[in-house]
Formats: sequence, structure tokens, C-alpha cells
Amino acid sequence: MEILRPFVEQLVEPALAELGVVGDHWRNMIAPSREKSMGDLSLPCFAFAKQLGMAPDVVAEELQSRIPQTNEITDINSTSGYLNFKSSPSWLAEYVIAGNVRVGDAEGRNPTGSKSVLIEHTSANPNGPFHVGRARNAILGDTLVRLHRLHGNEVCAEYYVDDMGKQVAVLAWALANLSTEEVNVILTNREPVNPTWENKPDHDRVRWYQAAQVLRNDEAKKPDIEKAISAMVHASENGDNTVLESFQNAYQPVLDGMLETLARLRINFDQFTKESLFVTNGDVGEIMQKLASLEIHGVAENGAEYLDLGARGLKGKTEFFYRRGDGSSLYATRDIAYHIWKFTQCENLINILGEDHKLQSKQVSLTLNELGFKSPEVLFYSFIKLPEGKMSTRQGNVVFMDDLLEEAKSQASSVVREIRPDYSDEQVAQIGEAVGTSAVRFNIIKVSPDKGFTFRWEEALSFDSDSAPFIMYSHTRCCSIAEKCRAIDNLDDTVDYDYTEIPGSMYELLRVIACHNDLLARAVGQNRPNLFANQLLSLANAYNGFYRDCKVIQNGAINQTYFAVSQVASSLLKSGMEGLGIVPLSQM
RNA sequence: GGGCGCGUAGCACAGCUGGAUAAUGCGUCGGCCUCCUAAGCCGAAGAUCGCGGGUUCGAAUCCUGCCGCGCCCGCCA
Repeated sequence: MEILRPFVEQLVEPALAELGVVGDHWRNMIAPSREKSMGDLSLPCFAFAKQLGMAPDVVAEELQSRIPQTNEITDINSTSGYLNFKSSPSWLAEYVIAGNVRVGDAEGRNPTGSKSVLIEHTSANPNGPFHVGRARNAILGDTLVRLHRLHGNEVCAEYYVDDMGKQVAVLAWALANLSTEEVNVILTNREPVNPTWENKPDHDRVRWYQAAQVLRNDEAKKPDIEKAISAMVHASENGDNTVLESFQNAYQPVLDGMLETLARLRINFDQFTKESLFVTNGDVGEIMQKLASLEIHGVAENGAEYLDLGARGLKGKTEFFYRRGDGSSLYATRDIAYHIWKFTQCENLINILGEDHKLQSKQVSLTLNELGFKSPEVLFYSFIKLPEGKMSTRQGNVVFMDDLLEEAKSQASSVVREIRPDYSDEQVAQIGEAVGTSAVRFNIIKVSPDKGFTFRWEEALSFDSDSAPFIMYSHTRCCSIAEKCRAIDNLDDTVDYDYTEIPGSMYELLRVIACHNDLLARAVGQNRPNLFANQLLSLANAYNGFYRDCKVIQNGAINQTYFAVSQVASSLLKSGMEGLGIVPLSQM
């Protein structure tokens, strides 16, 4: 509870001085209490023990006896070497009700402008529909975009379109050379396209990509195909506009289909940047020239060029190749050009990348440093596996996000249908969609990015206590209360709040509210959305306790103090849910 | 073989800038709808924090060795 810190410091300073503690280092030692029942902030006294020649618990007691209660802090206790400070319930209630806790806006409509960030995420090859594995990137990235906005940062959400290179070339080649019949014959043994997605171009065109991959493994056909694809790749890398255009015609409908899926998850982008831009505008050539003049530059036998990053602390394989023997650039080279361009857009960069990109990202980062640029921040995430093993678009061993969302909607709808028989079909469908998509998002967000996990349908579709619907449900309770209050009373402008009687569960809610932005700051500062997901669960949980004990409406009359607290919780739940991409329904 | 990451109750997951009785959910067991939406609430049982050493007044947290899992080690993207 950072809002309490200045008051604690004010109290502690003279007491420490009296005991003979010198220096200022104690300020950093004040930390959130481990035991919530003990306090909001605590000062461990172990470090003073040696200096003063006293036992830690004695130090804590001595300090306690020298510190008076204040308006803000009414509970100071010492236990086992800790000095604990607990906020005054009345003061906290007044503080919260007065609107001192910043609510924020995840849509970014009112940035405080303290910091601007460009967040690049997803950037998936436009060769087929999203599966759950690829979608982890989009969900983490978009959540980070939302949380940064909620925190007040100005954010640009950016998608790097891989519009050149082998993957698109394969797709373009297949679309130009294979008929529908041929594709169907080649993929006879594969599962057919789910009829629901028959007309969705990402699901349709991926079959051409898959068919081409099968043919590329056919020894007889391989040589000719490889030759043709290779020629296209090289043309694209040399900036051949005809080829680049044919690539775009091949992938654009696929990309559009992919973005449609993301839009259903409320994931949108501010800007799309094509990889080919940096080849055609000359940036890549220029950078390769600069790299050649570096002292860690090296040349291989066939003329390929690299940097020896071992000299900059890279372990393992230290040669980083940025130019092929034939003079063309590599993906990483273009990525460096892209980063330098991104730095012209924004001074803070964040990338969301799969763990397989760790080495590459390190190489790009070190090279950027070599050229005088700073490193981007990177959020790495582990892969989502299936119980049967790794997911692979190429092999068709995947769970499509489109299928997951349909299933989520359908299951959520049947729950609604069951417990709210009075709702119309339209209402049920709308709630089912909101709950289903929110639950899918949340179940991915709540897991720490560096933990790999196995996708299981029942878990992805879990609507239990630590899930999006749990949070959504608390919010609907807030809304329901607010609506009833509006009906009772047109809300006079003169309201007297009672800060003398604060029930325990209301105090607990106030404490969670008071820490809300601490958690947001941490989640944003460390790029860890799961921390804020956890905070929202705590908030919903605390609200449920408050709801149980503190009746806002009793005997037809409104308790204005309770109502005010409920409204603050409601705002924070709503903005927080938007920060996670969860839909804040008012009814469910 | 080398590099990076992970390993916490039956399952899942938090805590890891060292600090108090290791938090939460699922599952299990037991309670709560004449009371603002029970997708809820309350209670109980359940953990040698992968294993062994080290640093420290104090280690789930830092260091080190081992074991297990994942990712990477292309003039691919």
C-alpha cells in the first residue's frame, strides 16, 4: 500500500533516530506486509539488531513504544522482529470514497503522457489460422497494450507483417500452381475444413500451404518446387515489386482472416509494418555497410558476413550472420533495420516473442547496442503444448482459436440458459459470447508467461472461481446494486458519509482497492500481465465479501457509504477488466 | 555436448530486488438461498517449496553441483 508509505516514513524517522540508527537505508526496507492480518506496510528490524546490539523483536518493540497513532495509521504492532503499520479504516474509507484511487482507462482515451511505448506483438506469418499456441502471443501482447494504457502510458500496438521470405513464398507458389482438386487429393488423409470456417480465407488457404509442404517432402517433385520457391524468395529479398505484389495477393486474405479471429478477442492494432519496406527503402543495405566497418566484423569463405558477438558476452555459438554469401540479407538483418525504424517512432520498445526467439533476440539486441541503440524490452513466453505433443500448423496438429472460441461461447451460453431461464435467446447469445471469449483470454493471461502449459479443453473452458466469469459476476453485482439505487433515489447531491463504523469485510475491500494501482504499476513495469490478473481476482473476491456483509440497500433505504464504496469497486473492476480484455457486462 | 528458462499440496498456479504461520483455485469432505444475481459465500483436510551442498542472524527466494522437463545452438523465418 504505497499511499501509506510517506506517513509511515514520517513516523519511523524520529523513532529510529532516537534509538541511534543512522542513515537512510531503512526507507527501502519498508515493504508490503507479508501477513495481511498484521498490517499494510512493515519494517523488518533484523538489520538494526546488529547495529544496536539488541534482539530484532526488542528493536521492534522499542520502536513501537516511541511511535504514536495518527489519523492515517491507527494500528502499530510489533511481532517477531517486525514493526507493522495498518491503515486506519476510517481514513482509508474517506480516502477511497473521495475518489483518490486512480481508475484509468484501458482504451487509452486519457493518457497521462508520462511514457510512450511501442509494443510489437503477434506478427505471425500470414500462412494460416491462429491456433492457441500462436494466440498466446496476441493475448499477452494485447493485454500488455491495454495495461500500459490503463497505467497512463501512450501506446502504439504494432504488427510486423512478414511479407517476404520462404513461408509466404510457399503459399504464393501453391496458390499459383495447385488447383482445388489437387489440394484436396494431396490432403485426403487430413481432417477437412470445419464447415463453419469454409469461407474464412485463413482456413481455406492454409490448405494450399499444407499441400505445398507435403509436395516439398516428395523426393520426385522437390527439386523443381524448391527451385521455383527459391527464385521467388531471392526476388523478394532483392525488392522485386512484381514478386512482392504476388506475395501480398497470396497472404492478405489470410491475414484478414487471422485478424478477424483476433478482433473477436478484442485484439486490434494501430499500425502494420511490412518487412519488405526495409529492403525496398535501402535501410537494410545501409545497415549491412555499417556492420561491415565494426571491429567484430568477420567474413566467411564464401563471402558471407557476420559479427563475432562472443566479444560482447554472447555464449555458445558466437557468430551472428547477417549477410549471405550471395549478398542478400537475412531475417535478423531486416529485424535490426526494423528496430532502428521503431526507435524513430517511439523511445520505448517492447517485443512479445516465443521462447524460440531468445537467441535471435539477443543477437539483434547486441547488434543494436553495437550501432549505438539501446535494447528493446522483451517479454518471452513458453509454448502451449497439446496432450499429444507440440502444435504444428504444418502437420495440422493444432487447436484452432476459432474452434475454441465457438466452443467457449456454446458452453457459456448453455450455462446462462440453465441458470437464467428468463433471458431471451439474444441475451443468452450475447452473454455467452462475452463470457466465452473473456474466459479464454483470462485462462491464458493468468499463467506466468515463462511457464509452459498443456492445453486442455476443460481448463481453457473453465468458468470456475479463478476465471473471468468470477470477476465478471462481481461486476454485475455492482451494476445490479447501482441500478436498484437509481430506482430508489435520484441520488441527492448532498450525501453524508459515515466513516465511524467500518465492517471488517469493507475494510478488506478498501485495502485491496488501495493497493490496486501498486499492482498495476508492477505488472506494467515488469511486463507481467498475470500479476494484474491476480489483483483483479483479489478485488472481485474482496467485493464478494463486502457484498455479503454490507447491504447497500436495506429495507428500501440506501446506505450511502456502502454505495460509494461499491461504486469505486465497480469502476476499478470495470477498468481493470478492460485492461485484461474481459467484457464488463452489467448483467449475466 | 554448449547456452537460456522452468521444477512449489492429487492437479493447476502465486510468491523469488533474501525476512514472520508458503497465498489462491480446482478436486475431496462439511455447512449456507423467507436476505441487493448461489457463475456466490463460510469452514475442514491436504506442502520434506525437484535432490544435495554453500553464503547468511535468517533461504521457496542468492551461489554451486546433480536430476527431470522445455526452447535454442541454420549463410531458415
